[in-house]
Amino acid sequence: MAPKQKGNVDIVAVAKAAKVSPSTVSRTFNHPDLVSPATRKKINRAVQKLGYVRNRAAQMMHGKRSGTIGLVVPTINHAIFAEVIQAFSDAIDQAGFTLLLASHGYDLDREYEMVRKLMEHRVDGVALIGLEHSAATSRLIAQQETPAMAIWNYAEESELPCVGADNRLAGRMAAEHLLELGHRDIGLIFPDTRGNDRAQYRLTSALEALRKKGVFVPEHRMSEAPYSVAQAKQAAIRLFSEDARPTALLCGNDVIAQGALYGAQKCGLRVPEDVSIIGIGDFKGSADIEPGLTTIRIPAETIGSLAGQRFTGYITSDMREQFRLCCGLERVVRGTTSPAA
Amino acid sequence: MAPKQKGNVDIVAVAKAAKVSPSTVSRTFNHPDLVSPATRKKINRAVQKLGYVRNRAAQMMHGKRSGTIGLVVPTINHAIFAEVIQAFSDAIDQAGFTLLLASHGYDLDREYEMVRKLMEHRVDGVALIGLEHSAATSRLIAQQETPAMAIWNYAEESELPCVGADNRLAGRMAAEHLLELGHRDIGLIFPDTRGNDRAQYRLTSALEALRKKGVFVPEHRMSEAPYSVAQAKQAAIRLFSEDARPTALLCGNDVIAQGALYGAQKCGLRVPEDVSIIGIGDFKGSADIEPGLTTIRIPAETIGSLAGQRFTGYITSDMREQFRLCCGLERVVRGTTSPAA
DNA sequence: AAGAATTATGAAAACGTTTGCAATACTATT
DNA sequence: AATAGTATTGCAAACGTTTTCATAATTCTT
Repeated sequence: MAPKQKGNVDIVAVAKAAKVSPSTVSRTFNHPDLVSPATRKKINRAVQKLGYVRNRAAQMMHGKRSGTIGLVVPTINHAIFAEVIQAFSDAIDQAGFTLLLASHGYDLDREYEMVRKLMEHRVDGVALIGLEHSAATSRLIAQQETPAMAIWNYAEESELPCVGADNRLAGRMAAEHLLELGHRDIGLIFPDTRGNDRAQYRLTSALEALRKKGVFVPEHRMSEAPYSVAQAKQAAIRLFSEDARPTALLCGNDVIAQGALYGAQKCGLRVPEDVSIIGIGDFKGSADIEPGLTTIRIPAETIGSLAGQRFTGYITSDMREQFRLCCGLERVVRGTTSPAA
Repeated sequence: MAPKQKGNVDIVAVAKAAKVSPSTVSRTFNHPDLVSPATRKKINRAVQKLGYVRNRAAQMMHGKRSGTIGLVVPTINHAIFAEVIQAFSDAIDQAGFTLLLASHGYDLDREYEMVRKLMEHRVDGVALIGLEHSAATSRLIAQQETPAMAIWNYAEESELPCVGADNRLAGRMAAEHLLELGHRDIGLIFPDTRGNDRAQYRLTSALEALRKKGVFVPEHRMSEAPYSVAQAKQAAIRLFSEDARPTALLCGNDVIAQGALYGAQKCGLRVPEDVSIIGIGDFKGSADIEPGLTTIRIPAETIGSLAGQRFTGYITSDMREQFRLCCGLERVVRGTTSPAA
């Protein structure tokens, strides 16, 4: 059945089989209305028979778009980015694009390498996570005139078009929730903020909101944990084993909060009676933990979809107007916070 | 600073700037040893100055590899696939390849579309999750002679080269652990097995292992839940609210098991005293839940890395020998299982 | 110091498409 | 029936590279 071509079936093989010129075959794909129905049928039959698959690389050489969009993330293996990637992928797929994915492990120099790599493949656009990038990356993007956008973070003053949430606000909202409940002795667990503007923004704004209400967080109440339930659990246990433990924990993201919750359970503490815990993100699963995690919801899926739609729109339209979208946050109060004793 | 070329900087622009021929520029990249150090320096300076970025699509037209590998997964937003994707991506990146990623949402027809789409981009190879694919997909792969491989599942009789674990064994091991602990009344929660050979294999082999020991699972002890903590939690609650509840739950994967655990906690059941729960997978986080989840560990990261290494090796070597790798499983006994009362 | 061997470079063809232009074959108008 | 117009098709150049072959510039032999 399979007609096992020896060489590669290209457009001229199809043309030969259909007894027309290569130009006509090309036109059948790109401007079907310029080809008579009869010829089209002949050609389609030949395409079918030979199993021809279009070669986008060759098309690209004529100024056509490559039909690919690059996405560079810190890591794929991360509840929240996985969700964004999925939504973004679906959205651009909808518009006929294919995703080129690369990760850099929170290393901005590697981010540059990845962007470069993607540009060698002539992606039609490159999307990055966050607003903080190396000067080299920005220069490269500007120089190549490749459309670029930032996902996940929103900032009015952003250079790049962006779709995301206001992480400063997120930090503030989390802090304010705890303050409203009367907490004054608050512990913080955050990831390393270097090269991670999301965490950076959340942390400084949370601290600032607390300070504004006269709450100062001493050094020993602050702990650093990477994105890992296990390590957050350890960090929480350390915080809880101090002589006087904090009455509430503000965590940089939901994974950390989840770890903190397990840490509390491990220490025999009741949540929220003995200690309140709040996260940021509202990851899939945060709602289902027992007790349900109180958190500041960042709509990852919405962000990913919206980013994909806007970006493909931006790329395909000829008059490119910048866009900056801020997706709303939501305080989701579940079972891990309660008024301070 | 940025020399703002009006047109695109291509190899001939560089050649002009360095006052050499395009051929020499090309050679500087592909066969540096054939170019005198002095000329090379001149050229590199020009490249630097103009901000030239190689065009892989154009290279590809000369039979060169595209330097991309396609990966088609059911979904990205899934702890276990995210882990595999990350490891696979890192491994192929190491070998100089870039990842083209597509997802199909457990729809084998869409899988075909995605594979086709990737082939239009002339990926150097395409990796699929699982061994079950539509006839159209297999035909397409054979016809295009694109290297292909299967990830995640291992089977001796697999057509495609594969790197994965024996899911039948995983199901059996889970069942046997429960049997060894003396459980006879066992509930099952599994995802829909259509178009999902992993789940299919696990389920049938678990059932078979149970039957071999004279344990039959009645219809009302079997529940279906998609890949979602929330829905698994609901399914578990349904199972637990029967008149006589099972003494143990065997879950198709760790996410389901996690949901089941929360469900038990919600119902006021103590785990493992009142009910034992075992999962399959050992996802990140499974170790840290309280109590730690007993599970059959599938080494996702190892599978992803190994798959990436082997596949790139396979693609770049000229004498391509098939490979089939079976990654070992491990029973990880933590806190959610105990002997039957 | 002349010829041979080696090294470095350039010219041009090739890769698989798209597209502007020209040519041909129709159809409609008078 | 001749003309003008339109619909369809083909020819050939172009896209940005790589590579073969040929040529020019060195270096080595003797």
